[in-house]
Amino acid sequence: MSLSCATCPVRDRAACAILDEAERDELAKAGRTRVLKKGETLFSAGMSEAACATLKSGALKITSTDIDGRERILSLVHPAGFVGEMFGPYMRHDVVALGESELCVFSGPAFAEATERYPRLAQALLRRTQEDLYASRELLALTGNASAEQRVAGALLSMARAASDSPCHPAREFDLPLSRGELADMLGLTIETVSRMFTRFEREGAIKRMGKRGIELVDPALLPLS
Amino acid sequence: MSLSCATCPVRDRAACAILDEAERDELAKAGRTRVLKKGETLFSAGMSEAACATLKSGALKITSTDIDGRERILSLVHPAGFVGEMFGPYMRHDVVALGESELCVFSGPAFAEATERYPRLAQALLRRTQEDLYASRELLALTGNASAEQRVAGALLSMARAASDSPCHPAREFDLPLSRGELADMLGLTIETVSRMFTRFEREGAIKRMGKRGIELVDPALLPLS
DNA sequence: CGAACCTTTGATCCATGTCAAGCGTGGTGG
DNA sequence: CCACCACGCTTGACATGGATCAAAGGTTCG
Repeated sequence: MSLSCATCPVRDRAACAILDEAERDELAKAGRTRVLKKGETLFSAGMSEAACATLKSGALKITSTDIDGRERILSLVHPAGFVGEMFGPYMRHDVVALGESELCVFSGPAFAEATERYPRLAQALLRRTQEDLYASRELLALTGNASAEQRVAGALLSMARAASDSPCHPAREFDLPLSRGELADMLGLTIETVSRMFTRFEREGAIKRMGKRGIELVDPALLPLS
Repeated sequence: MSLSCATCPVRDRAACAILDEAERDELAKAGRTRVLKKGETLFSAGMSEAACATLKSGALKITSTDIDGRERILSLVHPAGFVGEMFGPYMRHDVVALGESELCVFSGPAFAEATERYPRLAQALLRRTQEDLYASRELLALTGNASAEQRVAGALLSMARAASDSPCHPAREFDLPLSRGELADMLGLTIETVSRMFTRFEREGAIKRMGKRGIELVDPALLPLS
């Protein structure tokens, strides 16, 4: 199935946005759209065929599973984000939909070829990959030394920022994209500890829980930052 | 000072290796060499001028310091590696020499311009940045759920691999590039815990300590991997 | 209405942090 | 050449934050 870039919701934010219309249509021939339901897997670690994708709507998680079967969330992917492997011979991590998601999927070699044909595309991907690298290092810093309290507080603020349209100010009310268990996997904690921190923050008046996923940031200054 | 690529020790492994001689000489005009002694700082977080560099010899650490002054090592940089910021307006992290190191330094805008002039350079950097991203995620997975024992074991093996010339097999004898304290900062542990793990591994016959930094991998199979 | 699932809360335990001493080595000055 | 000191490493004793185990709400969906 071919792609209809004209109606793409991330038409002017995704990596391919730097291409002009003709180039984009040409690239679109190499890709296909795919819709994932919550919990469905896009790529599995070890898959021997390289592939990559741009996320049009929804959200993904990139995870690895260690020997004892525990899952670790390495990164979240938001709309306009890019995931996958263009060069390597196999996929390094699992990529799973957090909610219903829509993507443009490309084979690795096809997309790698496109970066040769359209140099600006390579540069745009380079920028984006560097951003991913900084995000990964930020998570590393957060989960490195910080206490459970600081980790949960940091994650809350980071998600409030991601949920806000203005990139600087955090949203006051928003829905968590992750369950307690997923949050725990991302922060290297347990479900119980995450839950206790939510309770503590609410008791101290920093936040208010609205249903399972809803959060109202009552007083961000009360959150113990690292 | 202009660069002499002809004698560069990483001439055929660094990002600029994909350029031909004329292109490389042209790029060299925009850069300058710099030598750092152990502990000297290359970039400081917050520096408002973007800059980047290729490491010719030695080793660097990329770190961030949290509010209570504790340092966290986010990544190590080995020869032929690339560090810094090409696009962003400021440096995100500190970069410090672990030992005497030699580099080619470029201003961010100058290098960004080079990626436009030489599309293959952008692609080479993209590959390299993706590798850095995977390394960062690997560290994230290692420090996420694993026990202190598993973290130290993982770090040992990873360094044995980095010290070996053949990329697959770990070196049997090598010197740690990091002090105990730096290892602790990288793994999110304390000096004491790292030291205890070394003692434990040696008692169990997995390794042998040779001086402060030297390690002999006696029986890697005894190391408790995650 | 009931079942499955997620979340919260409580009680207990243990790995790792913290505090405090010793130890070895290398450098410096007398 | 020795005495001393500074620094990084090791080792021990103890404290504690978060994991684990267990059970009781809440919510959602058939």
